[in-house]
This record gives sequence, C-alpha cells and structure tokens, in this order.
Amino acid sequence: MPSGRVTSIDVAQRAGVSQSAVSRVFTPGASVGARMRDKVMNAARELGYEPNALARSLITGRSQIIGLVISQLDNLFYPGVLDQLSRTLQAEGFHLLMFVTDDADADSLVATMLQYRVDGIVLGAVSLSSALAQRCTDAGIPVVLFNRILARRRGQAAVGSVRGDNARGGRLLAEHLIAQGHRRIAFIAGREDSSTNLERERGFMKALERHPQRLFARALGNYDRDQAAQATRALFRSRRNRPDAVFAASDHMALAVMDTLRVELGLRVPDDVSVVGFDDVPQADWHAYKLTTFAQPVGRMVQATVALLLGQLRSAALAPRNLIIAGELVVRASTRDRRCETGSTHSI
Amino acid sequence: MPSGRVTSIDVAQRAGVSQSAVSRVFTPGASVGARMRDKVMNAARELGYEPNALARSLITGRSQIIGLVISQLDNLFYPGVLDQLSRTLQAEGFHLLMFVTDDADADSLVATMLQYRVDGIVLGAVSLSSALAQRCTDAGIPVVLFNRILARRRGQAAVGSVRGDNARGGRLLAEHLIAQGHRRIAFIAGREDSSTNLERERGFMKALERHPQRLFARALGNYDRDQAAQATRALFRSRRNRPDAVFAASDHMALAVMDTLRVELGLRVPDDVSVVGFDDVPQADWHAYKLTTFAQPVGRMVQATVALLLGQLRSAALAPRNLIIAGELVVRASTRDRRCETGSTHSI
DNA sequence: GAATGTTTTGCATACCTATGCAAAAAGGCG
DNA sequence: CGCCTTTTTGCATAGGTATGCAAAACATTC
Repeated sequence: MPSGRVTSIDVAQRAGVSQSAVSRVFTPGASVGARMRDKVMNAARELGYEPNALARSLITGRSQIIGLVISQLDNLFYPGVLDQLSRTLQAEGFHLLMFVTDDADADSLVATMLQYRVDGIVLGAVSLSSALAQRCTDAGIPVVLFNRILARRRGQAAVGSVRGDNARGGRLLAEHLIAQGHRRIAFIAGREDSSTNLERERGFMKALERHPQRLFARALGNYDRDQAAQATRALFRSRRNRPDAVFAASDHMALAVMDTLRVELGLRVPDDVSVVGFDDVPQADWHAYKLTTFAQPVGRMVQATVALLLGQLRSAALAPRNLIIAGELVVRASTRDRRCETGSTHSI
Repeated sequence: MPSGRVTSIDVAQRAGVSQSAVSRVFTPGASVGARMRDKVMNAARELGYEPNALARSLITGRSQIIGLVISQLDNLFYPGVLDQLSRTLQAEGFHLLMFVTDDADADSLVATMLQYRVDGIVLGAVSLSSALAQRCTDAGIPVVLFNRILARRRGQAAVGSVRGDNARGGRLLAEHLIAQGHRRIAFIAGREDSSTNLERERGFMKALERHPQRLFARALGNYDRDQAAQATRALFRSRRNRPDAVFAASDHMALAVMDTLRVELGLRVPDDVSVVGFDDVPQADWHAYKLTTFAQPVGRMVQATVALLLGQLRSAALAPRNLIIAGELVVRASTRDRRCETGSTHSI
C-alpha cells in the first residue's frame, strides 16, 4: 500500500488495469465496462484514492472554481448573497475561491485569481480596471459584476453585470415619501464612487424634481454604519430646521439612522421622522425597525449572476449582458401613513 | 505572440532563455542574475504572462488554499469570522475555498476539498466524522474546528479546535442574572448536537445549582431566529407563571427573543424580563438592543485558528491542540440593574 | 462461423511548472 | 593571468491526470 498520496497509477496497478482505465472510471460519461468499473472502484476504495483536481484542471483547462471578491461583508446585504451564491454554484459543481477587500477596485485580487485559472469571476460591491477586465476577456474568463456597473467606454472590454433596479427604487421611495406629505426630505449617500449610489440618488432626485420639490439636505454615509450615524447627527444638528424624512442609500445605514434618531436625538420614527432604506436586508423586517425599503431580490439576482456566468462559460461566444433585476417597494412602519395614522404594517 | 494561454515556455522563447530561468524569476528566493531577471520580466509583461498556480501546486504539493466549511451564515456571528479569516489568510499568502452547508457534518464537502489538495481545513460551526478526520490526518492536512469540538475517543484522529470559553461564559451569565435578583430563569438552547450549546448550558446549569436554584424553564431554539421566537412564545404562554429572565444560547437568538417579548408580548426589557445572549455580535451593541452578553473575541479566535493551521502546516510533527480563547462578560442594558434601576450602559 | 458494427481498453502524449544536477559563467585573489 | 570559489544557467525529469488513436474484445446478423 502506497504511503503518501495515492495516485491513479497506484489504483491501476492494484486493479491490474491501465491508468487510463482508472481515469475513465472517475470521468463522468466516459466509456467503461461494468466489470472494469467494479475492479477499479474496489481498488480505489481500498487505497482511499481521490482524483487530484489540480492535475485534472491542468489538462482540461477547467478548474470548476469561481473567484469571488466581496468588499462589504459587514454590510448586512452581503452575507445573504454569499450564502446563496455559494449554494447555487455548489449545486452546479463549482466552488468559490473567496477574497475580501476594502479597496474599491479588485485588480490585485483578480490577478491572483487568474493565476489559479478560475473559470469565472464574480465581483461583489467592487470594481475593476478596464485593463484587467481586458485580460480576463482575453483569457476567456467571464466576469460578472454584482451590484455594480462599469462605465463602459468605447472599445473597452465588456463585462457582465447584475444589479437591482436602483433608479426605479430611488424613484418609488421618493414618491412614497412625497405621498405621505413629506416636504423636508434628506438623503444620506453611500459611496460616491459606486454606481449603486449614483443610480439610487439620481432616481430619487428626478422624482423629487418632478413634483417639484427640492432636496432638503444631503450628507455622506459611505455605506458605513458609523458614518451614517454621524451624518444623521449633522442633519439634525439645528433644532429649528430639521428634515421630516430621511432616505439612506442602504438599509445598513438606515438602521443606524433609526437608532441614532431614537436614542440619541429622542425622536420618534415615524411620528417625528420617516426613514427609508434600500435593499431589504433581513434586519429591516425585525420588530425593532420595520423599515420601509426597496427590496432587492437576492435570490433572483444570484440566479441571474450564475446563469450569466455559466452561459458564457459554456458558449464562449455569448456576449456579456447587463441585467437589471426588478425589485419592489416594501412599506413597513418606519414611514408615516397619511391616511390612517396608526403606522400599521403592510406591504404592497 | 501566442494566442490562448501564455506559458513560461512562450516567455522563455521571447526572452531567449530557458524555461527554468523563467520559473526561477517567478519563484521567490531562487538564484537569478539581474540581467536575466530584467529580460524575463520584460518578456512576461509584453505577453501578459501569469504563472499557472495549478501546475505549480501540482509540483510543490502546496496549493496555498485553505478549505472552509461554514454552516450558519445567517447567524450574525459568522460574517465577521469569515471576514477576518479571509483577510488574515490572505495576508499569509493563502486563499479560501468556501463551502456553505446546512448539514451538521461536513463529510462530503471535506472529501471535495481533499480532491483540490487544500493545504488545510477550517470547519466553522460544523462537525466531521472520525473516518474523514483520519483521512485528513493521513494526508497530512491539518484540520481546525472553529467553535466546535469533537468528542475524542481513544485512538481517534486528532483534529485541532478553537473555541470561546463557553463554560465560563455560561457560568458568568448565570451569576449575573442571579446577582440581579432573578429567580425564574429560562434557557433557550441552540442545536443540541453542538458542543457550543452543550458547554454553555452545562456552565450555566452548574452555576444555577451552586446557588442553589433550579432552571425555571427550557426551550429549544436551534440557533435559529424563528425557532427562538417560537420558543419565547412557548415560555411566556402562561400569564401567571412567566420567567423573569431568559438566557438564549446565542445573540442571534437573543435578539429575536427581545423583539418577540417587546412587540408581540408587550413586555419591557429589562423592566419586565431580562435577556442575555452569547457571542457579542455587532448587533448586540445597537441602540435598539444593548444586549448583555458574553463576548467571544472573533479576532483572537481567528488568529489562533490561523496560527494553529500554519503551525501544523510548517511543522507536520506539531500535534493539533484544542484551544480555548478567553472572553468577557459585557453588561449592557438588557438586564436589570439591581443597584440603580436606570438600566444605564456599562461594561466590565 | 464469417463478416460487420459497436463498445471497451491500453498506449502514448500533453498540460505547465519546479527542481536536482552538472556545466558554464562570473568573481576573488595572489 | 591562472586557479579556486561562488553564482547563474540549462538540461532533463517529475508531478497526476485526460484524451486521441489504434488495437482488442464483444455483440449482432445472416
């Protein structure tokens, strides 16, 4: 019995067959006789043989590994994404090579992933230089941006993307606040270099202008809990001239806003101030918050991401696409209800 | 210029040197002359060459990949763990191959990881059959259980583990509740097949008995939010005979308990009921909760995990160890304060 | 039982890099 | 400049598997 790692050759010798026979037994869909299969399987079991996925990948050119970069794991939206993505890919026989970063761009990590010959790349809440995107495209490795989009210049490498309907979400939230009679609406922005914030803010602002209404105040939260709390304090510094509603560009920030309003500033939500967020993270539905928000359907977004990835993988000719997954307004109890002032919970 | 994947041979030809020279340039610490290095680097840059990590791993026997199985990503404790673990390993030049599962045991996933010849394995909130643990040990692959421990039988393969001081945490929480005058203390258990729950409950019960005091009631929450809410309803079904304090075996459950108590049952925390949890997840410190809990230091636990893993990797002789990382009681406002009934926040 | 078609098997090679060994080049010193 | 030591380089091979091709085994039909 061989001591260290046991190879297909060891199994072949033990079973009295050729190495290629062993290989075929472990290759789904290969042509193997029943008797041969039994002999090999027995020998393999006795020796504790497992095919070496690295060697296999070296030949086939497929590693069955998808690289993932994620930048905001503390943002409550992303654990769910990771969970679903991992499960979905596992079901398709792929595995996740994971990278966490704070950088807004993922270039160095993507370079590492290229060394591992990943079959595809998912970038969550993170961007990519066009130079590296080009390298991926050249290498035939599909890239999908999750929740981001690349400003596409002429002649630049095309990478796919999946995102929620940020513009529509911003608009619906604005319209909801206006419909509830708010006239002093403030906005707390996410990272200003992110396409999500850009689109959400733009949709929001357009809806305000259409009514017409000016933005009452604006502050920067950078998708960070502490900065969002800080921004809230700044917005409510004056005792005379305060907002009567706040739109935070993500639930993660909106929850911090609610906490700050209630505990530090002694204000009631929604009686004194309405708060809305974006994403519909699990915590938004917790009794303590019941946050009105725009729901991004994580499940469908992940499905789309995987579909895009595998589609390009299986047919290299397939052009990358930029998908927008529809979401919906979820009205809970963090916004006042003009018609019946009970603040009851209902969603549309 | 070669079309598809560019190899070290392509670079060698372009630079007019041998393939081994190219290899050496990309191998840290190899002997290469300055002139040679320049030639090779230039050729590599021009062709866009990246060493093939798979082929490299095949030879060196080191993949620089650590396999991770995690079973409860929805549990608020684990995103932080994942974040830190990934960063720490990245800093050491390792990468994470990630698997998510619901199963309590990780056998099938570990088998897959063995195929990828991972250098080490971290199992988060999940267990392993002794048979497969043995296979890992035989293959020289260190395994570290995070937040779990394996009942070790005689002659069984030894795997390392890192966990918080569950027993002490349980004891301190019990003593705190008793010191605040509670006499009807209920417990909501996590998964009963988990060592964490076992140890926490045992420490808790021992402290109760020592005072002496009986457990008022017990329910099962399985580390799940909905089940914890359900358990809360069951514990408070009777209007006459209710607990005056609840210990939930994890913060994740404790937060659900607080929500259920306040909103569904109209009880005040801590005035009517005190609530304590375990872990000190970020949300425990949110204004809406201010949960008294036992803090597990994620950072130090991750450091220990990585140290254990790399230690065994670098010196195969090193025996796996079972480490317990000290934590501390964090008293916030979810437990009543006997001395001054304001419920102010302070931690010890 | 021969002729034909189909499935199963083995042989040899390719995938891409690292590394031991020996040869070559460079450096040091009197 | 010649000799010796050290560094740099190339050669050849190994690591473990998949796969095209041709040979062998088997099945089918008349």
